[in-house]
Amino acid sequence: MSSPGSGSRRVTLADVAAFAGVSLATASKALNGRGDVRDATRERVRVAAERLGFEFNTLAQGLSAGRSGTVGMLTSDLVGRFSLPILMGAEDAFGAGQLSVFLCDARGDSIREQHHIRALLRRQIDGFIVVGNSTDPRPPLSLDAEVPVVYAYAPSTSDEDISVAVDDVAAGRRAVEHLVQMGRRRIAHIGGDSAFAAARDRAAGVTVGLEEASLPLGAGGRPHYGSWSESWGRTAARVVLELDPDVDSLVCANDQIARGAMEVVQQSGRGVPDDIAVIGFDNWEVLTADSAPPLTSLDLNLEGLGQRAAQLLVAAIEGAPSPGRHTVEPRLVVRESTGLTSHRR
Amino acid sequence: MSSPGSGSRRVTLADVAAFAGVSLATASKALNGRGDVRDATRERVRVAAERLGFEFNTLAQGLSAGRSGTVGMLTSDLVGRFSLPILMGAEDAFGAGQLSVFLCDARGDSIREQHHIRALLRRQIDGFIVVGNSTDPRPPLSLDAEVPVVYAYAPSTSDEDISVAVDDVAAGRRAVEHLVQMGRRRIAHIGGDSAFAAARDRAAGVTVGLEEASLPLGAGGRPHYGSWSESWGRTAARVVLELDPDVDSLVCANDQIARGAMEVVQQSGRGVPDDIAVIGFDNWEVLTADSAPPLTSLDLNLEGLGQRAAQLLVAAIEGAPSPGRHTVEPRLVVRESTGLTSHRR
DNA sequence: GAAACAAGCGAAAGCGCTTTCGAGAGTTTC
DNA sequence: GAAACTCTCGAAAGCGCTTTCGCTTGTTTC
Repeated sequence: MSSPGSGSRRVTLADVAAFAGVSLATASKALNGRGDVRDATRERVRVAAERLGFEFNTLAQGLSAGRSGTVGMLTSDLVGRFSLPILMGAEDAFGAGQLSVFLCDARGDSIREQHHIRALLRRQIDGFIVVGNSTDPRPPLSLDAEVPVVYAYAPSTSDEDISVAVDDVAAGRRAVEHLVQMGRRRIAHIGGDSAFAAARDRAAGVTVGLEEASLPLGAGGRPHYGSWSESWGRTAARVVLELDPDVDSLVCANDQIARGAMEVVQQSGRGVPDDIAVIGFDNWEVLTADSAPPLTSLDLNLEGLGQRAAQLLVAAIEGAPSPGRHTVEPRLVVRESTGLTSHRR
Repeated sequence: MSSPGSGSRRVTLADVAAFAGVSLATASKALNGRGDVRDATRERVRVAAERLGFEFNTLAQGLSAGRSGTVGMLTSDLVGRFSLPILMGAEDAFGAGQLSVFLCDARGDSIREQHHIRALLRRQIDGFIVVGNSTDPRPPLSLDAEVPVVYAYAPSTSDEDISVAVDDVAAGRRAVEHLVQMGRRRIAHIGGDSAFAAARDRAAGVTVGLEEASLPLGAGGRPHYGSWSESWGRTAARVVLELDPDVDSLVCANDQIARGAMEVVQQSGRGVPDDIAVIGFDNWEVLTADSAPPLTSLDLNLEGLGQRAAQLLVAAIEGAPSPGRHTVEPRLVVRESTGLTSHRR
């Protein structure tokens, strides 16, 4: 199927050089746009390469250059929620495929993690992106080698490391802001598992938002922490409605909780959003896009996080690291669950 | 942080050889367990390697061996549903990290796909796993190079290729079998988008199951095709209940549809599973595990698919390809939505 | 004790590419 | 017309590892 010489081994630079009637060195320089090569010669080499269907062998280039042009992405993403968006963001940032990504799933097992790390180091990867599975800071990787690492989603506990995190506080604040804008005044917060920073941060953001609007927090004046599940959303919604029957909106710490809460609100005879607006976090499409009504949610911008992580990693690889914790801005995705009351049928 | 000589360049096999007082060749053979090396010598080299913290440079090994020990996984998994389980399965099968996986997301864009393919080929990958985003057969990759390819999830349209697919028919059949076992007799089927093979296959399986039990298909005797969404589940459930108020179970073509259907069933005053049992497909935990009630679902066994794909790819790489379409067995995951009526409170 | 073997080891030639450095050839300068 | 440059290009030395093949030893065999 390939060009002349098909059926045999791959075309090497030496073949191209021979075909173009130049030396290996010149061929290399010509194709890489480096060194002094007369334009005519360069062109001749280019044509030869084209004609023979030549492609560089990245392995060989890597060996010689001392860098492989690959990075390792280490995840523990059991639910498949974070890694792919982040990977996609990273791919974007790595651009025209200069860098390829080894994706490894450690499944929350540190033995497996170590194992993958060593395998990747043997592969001479130029850097690591470590994707945590919660926003809680994690201890840094212990590497013997000098390879730049960027921590994504879960920041490193050390400030000397490079981390990119979501901004849960901003997201919480933004959720309230939106509800207030939509005319809601009696806002309650159903939190996630308070053992997680995400739950506390989102609640903190809600508090900030309410303070800015000079509003009290509904349903007892405190967040109702529980777990990250739909069933907690149901339970908590019952509690909240009991505690504060006039509540007009619920900020739920994730989409699952929001789904559960919405269900109970509706079962109680109240309309969403007519009587109560509901907002979630994560913008997990499968939960938000097609519920009845579709759920407004704060997208924590994982793709953006992936891009940022990739940029920071590239910078670090090139010797210009930016240590510290970076964040990406959440995006509000408005759907009907927080629609204007007046707009509802 | 590393062993002696820290702060400088990486330890090479030459260092180990020198330290152990043997030649490069011997060191290589010793550490690789190849060739004739006296036990004592082998041990001495081993100790030297350990002492110096030596790790092989896989790039160099690959260059010399002509294979890189990497495979490319090409996906278009926009929702993050397939790729990760498959990747995990593949990692398992690739075992002790002999093979590492480049994961690339083409985002359904064939330009990007081509781009990734070329980048991966330049990286000398030993094989491809192509993960489709539907179960519909897809045209084979057009490669110039002789690299084995395994098509996962979406099989190749060509029988000469190696494909691994889920078994939607078996799953449909199994769903009915389960319902029948639970004493259900009046079974309706809410299908997905009939433009997809998955929808048709699952429906076909349902038909087979019903035939085996000598039962008719409820709600008009035909599957109700629509789309893969929750909202279709709601719409269809209304239709089905209208058409056949005495239906005692719904086989829904995926978990989203099942969620939507369950919602409507409950709103109609019927209990799940007391009055109507509901079963979904895909076993997408976030939808099934924590709904009210939790949803029984057919897990199509994507991890198993990934494993199988990896095994087939390894076999093909080693020169023993098994062309044709292989399948993995679905697994029934029973939850409360199909519980025994008598067991329900 | 010589002949015939076997076992253990190393020199050297790759794998495919990059890069340094010097040699020719062609220009410019005075 | 020689000196001093400037361009182009190529020989060769790596990058780190594998593998072939032959040379030393040491061991058997009769």
